[in-house]
This record gives sequence, structure tokens and C-alpha cells, in this order.
Amino acid sequence: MNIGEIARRAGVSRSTVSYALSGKRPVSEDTRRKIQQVVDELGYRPSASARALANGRTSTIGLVFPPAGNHYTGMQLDFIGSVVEAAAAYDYDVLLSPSGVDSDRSFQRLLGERRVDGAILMEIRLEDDRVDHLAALDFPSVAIGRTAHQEGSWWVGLDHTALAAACVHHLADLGHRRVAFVNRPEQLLRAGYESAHRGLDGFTKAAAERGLTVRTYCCGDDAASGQACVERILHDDPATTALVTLNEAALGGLYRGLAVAGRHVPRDFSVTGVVASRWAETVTPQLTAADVPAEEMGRRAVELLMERLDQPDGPPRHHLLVPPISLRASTGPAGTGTAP
Amino acid sequence: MNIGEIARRAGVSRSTVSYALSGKRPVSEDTRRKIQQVVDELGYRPSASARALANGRTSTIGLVFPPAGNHYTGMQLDFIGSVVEAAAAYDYDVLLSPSGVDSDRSFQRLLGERRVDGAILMEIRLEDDRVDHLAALDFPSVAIGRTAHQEGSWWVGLDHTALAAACVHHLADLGHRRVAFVNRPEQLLRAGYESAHRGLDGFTKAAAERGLTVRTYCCGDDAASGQACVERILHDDPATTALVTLNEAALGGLYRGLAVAGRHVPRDFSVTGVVASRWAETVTPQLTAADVPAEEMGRRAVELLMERLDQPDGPPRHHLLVPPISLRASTGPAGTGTAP
DNA sequence: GACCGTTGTCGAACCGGTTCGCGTGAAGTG
DNA sequence: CACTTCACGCGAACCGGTTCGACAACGGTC
Repeated sequence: MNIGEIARRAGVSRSTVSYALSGKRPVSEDTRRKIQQVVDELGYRPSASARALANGRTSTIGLVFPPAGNHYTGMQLDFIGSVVEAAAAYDYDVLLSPSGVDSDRSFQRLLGERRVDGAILMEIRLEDDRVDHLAALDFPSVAIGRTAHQEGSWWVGLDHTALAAACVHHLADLGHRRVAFVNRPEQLLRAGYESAHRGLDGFTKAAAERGLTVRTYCCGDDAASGQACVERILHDDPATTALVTLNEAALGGLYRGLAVAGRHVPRDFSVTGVVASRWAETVTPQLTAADVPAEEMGRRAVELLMERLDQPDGPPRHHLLVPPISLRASTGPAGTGTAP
Repeated sequence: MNIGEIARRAGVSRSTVSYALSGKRPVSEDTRRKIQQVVDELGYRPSASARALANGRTSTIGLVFPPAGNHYTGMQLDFIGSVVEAAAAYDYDVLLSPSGVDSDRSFQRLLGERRVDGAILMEIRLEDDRVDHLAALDFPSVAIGRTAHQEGSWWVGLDHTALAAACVHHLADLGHRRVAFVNRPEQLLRAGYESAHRGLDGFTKAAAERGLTVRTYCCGDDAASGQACVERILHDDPATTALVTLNEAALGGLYRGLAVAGRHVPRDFSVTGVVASRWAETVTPQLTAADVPAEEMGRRAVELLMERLDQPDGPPRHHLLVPPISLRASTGPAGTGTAP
């Protein structure tokens, strides 16, 4: 079941078998056929480990994402799916690594033990030791998201600042004056998660620009937290008429909280934010939102990584995406009065 | 950066370094310290490929799931997450393989090229060539789900038959007489997906037992399909007062369809089914459902696989889970009349 | 017929670990 | 002091591929 066995049965040397299969040197048609026949008969496939050892490439990329802790969001799922699929198109496998930081055992395995040719990082923080570490090593990697020091590195990101701002402008245009912001969980914000920070920034600045009265909240990644968050919002300022959220997983809870409080969406209260479309469409009324193009981002990340692997000395490339807001049904003109 | 370099710097032979690190033979305290020091200085970690080649184990397991096609469901996400996490606890990495069938390139890579020590299969079909193939090869694997021929194999499954039946009994006890069943997409049913078939069976038999009038539907894995499905249900039999679903991704759409039709849940219409709790809790009212213990299933699958890897000749083991129905808020007594 | 370039194949070295058998020097024993 | 015992460490072989340099056989040229 190894190359030597094939060589023996085909009556040639191991190197000839190797060349016949790889095509890196010409082999006569006769022997090639003979070899191919033996290979087919035995169902031989070269060992990935041996090949990886010999030519230094594993044909595997690592997908690094933070440990679940409690649970993953839908967006992460979409990334994972699209990365796996895109990688398969290049004949690459994907190795999952649940690493939050640089010093993770899992992260060390990926890099130190050279299990992968390159890596794609998810859930980037503004100051991200993983990114720094990889950059210092000049290890081929692409981030889905960007750190505070983005120059000279490879990434595909979403312009959360612009997207959150767009949401604010959309609401302001509709006449809303008191708007809340529902962010990712506080621990993620404190940890410096890119989306949480830039989204918050974009929201705050745009709101200031438009002279809105705002409050910002952090919210756990689950329905119960979303519901609780809405309660807090309406308690803190009952005159609030709209909210912007980055928190996909809390969305159902936000809606529930509003329903419980007797606020009809979009008549009494508008909701918008930055959410993948498949999740925006599961709630009723469907969420008007900047759709996170998770599939495209995953695919592009893989493309960039492949490019980087092909020519390690090429200039860094990146994509900054700014998807438009999809108008669905969760926002409307601000009502005339305050709370019902 | 390889073991020879370490040996040179520590002034010992390569084998000594190997033994010092693995502890498979005694090494004097002095040299061990010296070696460790060099290793720490250089940050040396042995190459995974070389090690895999030498000792025949990759410390990687494959997670085989069908290609996304369009998109993944939340349950799959939960499985992936829990498998990765459980595997990490055993110092195993997880390689993702989007394979529907046996003959997939990706599947062949996993097995033929010996990239993994074992595999966990998701989305099992009643007749599953992947399972048969692995069984024929005696390749260590554990299925999340079970085929029609489950004896003598390793799996962790959910008793969809019993769960769907429990849902029916729950509804029947509440007085519902006309109940619809919302299954996974038709193509999956036709392909022989286990959950779709057994769930349908359990539903049908229990309904017959209770003398209910039923209709069964297939429904795409997205909100729009769910909404359309409810329209069809109410069109086909407006007197329907309840539904049971296995289709997590359509849930939001089902609710929307009911809202659009003016049916209030649970006053006019009851909804229940088999759904992971985190999704059951995002809809309003929260879904009364048999909670799919995805986290536990993933973890147990890994545990079984580890066991099987440890003692390849042990007797096959499995777990059949039958989680209880969690009473939430989406079911209630059948109304007195028919449609509003 | 000596010379040359092609074409096809082979043997050997290498990738970076692990593992087996052996040798050596120190300690223990009679 | 000669003899075993034991703890340590070494060298070599091996895992299963890839790749390089060499070489044999061949047809074509002058």
C-alpha cells in the first residue's frame, strides 16, 4: 500500500512511480499505463504525512476562531462553511483551531508543529497577539477582520464603522431622535473585538453628527440577554424609538423584548443593524440591515491566502467590504409621541 | 529548527532528544534539563508531518459533513463546535471534510491519504455509503446518527421516532386533532436522511395511534420556505391547529406564516418539534420542543471515537438519546372552533 | 563510426521525526 | 580485583514519499 509496493508490482523504481503520478518528469506512455493500472487495482493513494514531510507543504489551511465558550454565532457558521468550501476548490483541507490567543496550545500546534501551510483568522481584535505573532513570523495568513494596525497585512474586512453609521443615518432620516445601540457582549468589547469597537465608533460619531440622543449597551450572545437588554433600554429611556444592533444572536430576544413591552415593530419602534441576511430574514418583521456577506468574505479570504501562498513576496492585499443596507420591514418613520 | 539542530546544540544525539521529550526511555536529569533548555530557547516543536509519518498517527480526526450547498443549519454549527472542543481536550485537531458521499474527493483525501486517525460522520442517511465504506475498511469512525443497519457499529444518535411521537402525544393531549408535519427539504428526505425518515415515521405512527388527521410537508431550510409551507398547510386544511417540525432553519418562517395568516401562537395554533434549545429560545413565543442536545452529542461522539482508537478491538458502543420535551410557550389547548 | 542530444529510468539522498539494539562507563557484588 | 548489573546515550534503520544527478539506449548528424 505504499509507493514501493506499487513500484515492485509495476516492475519499476519508486522514483518512476512518483514521476508518473506527479508528471514532474516525462515517463513513457507504456510504463505510465502500467503504473496507473497497478495504482487503480490497489486503490493506492500517497500518504499525506509522507508527502507533507518531503515537500514541506501540507495542503491544509488552519481556520482559527475563538473557543466556543458558550456558543457560536450564526455568522461564524457561515464563515466556516464558506471557507471550507472555497478551500476544497483549491484542493486544500481545513483544520479547525479554537484559539483565542497566541499562547493557546491549539495555536501552537498549528504553527509550531507546522500542521498547516497558512491560516485564516476570525474574530479579530484591534490589538491581536495572534495577528502580530503571525506577522512577526511572516507566516502566510489572512485575517477576517482587521486590527488597529492594518497596513502591510492581508485581510478581508467589513467596514463596521461605515455600516453602523449608515444605520444611524437611515434612522435619522426616518426622524428618529433617541436611538440605542446594542453591541456584542461586554467581555468582547473589553477584549477589543474589532467589530464591537468600530461599530460602536461609527454609531457614536454618526449619532453626534446627526444630533441624536443615544445610549449604548452591551448584550450577551443569546435571546434571553437580548430581551433583558431591551427592558433596560426602555427603562433607561422610555422615549427611545429605535435601536441599532451588531448582535445577531440576540436579535430574537430583542424582538421579544419589544413585543413584551408592547412596542410594535416598525410602527412604534425601528430596529436595524449589521446582520447576515439569512438571520435577518428569520425574524418578523424581517430586519432592515446591512447584510454581512459572510459567504463572500470567507471565499475571498481563501483566495487571498492562496495568492499569498503562491507568491509569498507579493505585496499585501485586502478587501474592505461595505455592503448596502437592505431595506426590509423593521424600520419606519418615528412616531409622533413617546411611549404608548 | 529540527531535532538534529536541538541535538547539536545540546551536545547529544537525536535519539536522546527524542527520548527526553517523549519520556519513552529514561534520560538523566542533567541532559534532560540541558535539552529542555535548548528547546525552550529556540521554541522548538516537533513537526507534525514527520511525527505522523514515523509513528503512524496524525492526532487529527476528520469531521465529515455534507457540502453546504446553500447553507448550514444551526444544529450543524453546534455539532462542529462541540466536536472541536471535545477533541481539543484530547489533544486532537479536527479536519473538516465536506463530503456527501464515499466517492467525494474530499472523502478520499481523508481516508486514502491517511490524513486522520478517525472520523466523525454527520448527517447520516438510512443507507449511507460512507458508513458502509468505513465499516468495510474497519476504519475507526463514529456516526452522529444511525443507518438502517445499526448493529455492530459505533454511533451516537437521537431517537427521532420517539421524539416526533412525543410531540404528537403532547399535541393530542392538548386536544389537537388536525396536525401538520413540517419535515426537512424534500431532497434530503429522498436522499434518505435519517432524521427526516425516522421523524416522519414517528409522527405518522403516533398520529395514527391517536386517530389524528394529519398532513406531512417538506420544507426548505430557510425562513422563506417556512413561511410558504405554512401558507400551504393552511390552504390545504384551514382547520389545522398545530404543527410539528424538524426544520430548525424554517422555524422563523413558520412563525411568520402563522402571524401573516392571523393565527396567534399558542392561542389559535400550537407549534412544537425537535430543535436545539438555543434556536427554540430565539422565537417568540419560545418553542416547546424536544431539545436536541447537540453539545452532548458532539462530545459523546468524540469520546466514543477516542475509546475506539484506544482499543480498536473493543465491542461497538453507542448512545441513543431521548431528550424530554421542554415545555415553553408555543403550545396550548386546541381552540373550540376552526379557523378564525 | 565517433559524437551528440534526447528520452526514459534508476539509485541515492533527503525531509524530520521514532525506535531498536548495542556499547560504554560507573556502581554494586563476591 | 574481576564480574555482573544497570543507567545512559549513541548510531543506524525506518516511516513513505520527492527530487537530483547519473546513466543507458536510441536515433540523428557529420
